[in-house]
Amino acid sequence: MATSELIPMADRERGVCCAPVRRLRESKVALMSGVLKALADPTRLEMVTILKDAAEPVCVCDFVATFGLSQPTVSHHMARLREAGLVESEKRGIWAFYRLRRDLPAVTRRLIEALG
Amino acid sequence: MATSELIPMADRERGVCCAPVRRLRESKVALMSGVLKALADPTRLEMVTILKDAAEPVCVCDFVATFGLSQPTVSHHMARLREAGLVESEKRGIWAFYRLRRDLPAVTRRLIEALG
DNA sequence: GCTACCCATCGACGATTGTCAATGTGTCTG
DNA sequence: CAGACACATTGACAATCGTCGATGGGTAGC
Repeated sequence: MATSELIPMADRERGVCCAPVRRLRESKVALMSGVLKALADPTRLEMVTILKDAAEPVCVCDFVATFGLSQPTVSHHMARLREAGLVESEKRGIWAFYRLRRDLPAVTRRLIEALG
Repeated sequence: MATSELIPMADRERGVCCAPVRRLRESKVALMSGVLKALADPTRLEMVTILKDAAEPVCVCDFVATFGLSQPTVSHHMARLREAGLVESEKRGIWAFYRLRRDLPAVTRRLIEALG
């Protein structure tokens, strides 16, 4: 349903613009673009889909082996996912395991589900 | 369903990593991260949600009025959305109208629907 | 203790991004 | 024709990003 009150195109006059209504709260836009930014990198996108389908938390060392990236780079990506509120980490002995957060906001969960 | 064959965490040995299976085709990752990059900017995200709900194509001049950005900046954003395959433009006289493409891939459409 | 391993952080680098002013192209009106 | 308007493109700028090497802090095994 269109809430923007658009002037029919034929009636337009020069110099007269009709601004569409912005329906999203600013806070929601900020949240979603943060999540989208986190998912926009190909490596992180694939990391998230792996975490989404994983039965168990995934070790950082496994991501390093999978993507052929340096360990600091993988660590950096995980930090960005954590800052975006997408993942949480758990430390077991030497290793750090990551999983998707289980208290994801509904919008975020829908987005991740839509990834495939 | 987990396709990554994870060694149970207790059985891990030092220096032995087990790479999770990458299930996404490279081409699909590229497509999706392209779309996500286009949606990751707050302004473009709001533009897309406006277009999603609009009954009629939206004029560039209206976006300029709505967001308070310079006209070149809005034009730049529309170009990025077009390059990502999200929108198509139609020129009527002086004005340029944009709408969501109607032949969006299923994944892309799901993503946009998930935005809210 | 010492060594090996895993991970996070820091510093640096080139690449990309979002924004604007200036300019160019095209369209309408007078 | 000349002028005004809408839009795209270009060039420039600071800011952010993805990546790596180097470093430091933990943890396990010898």
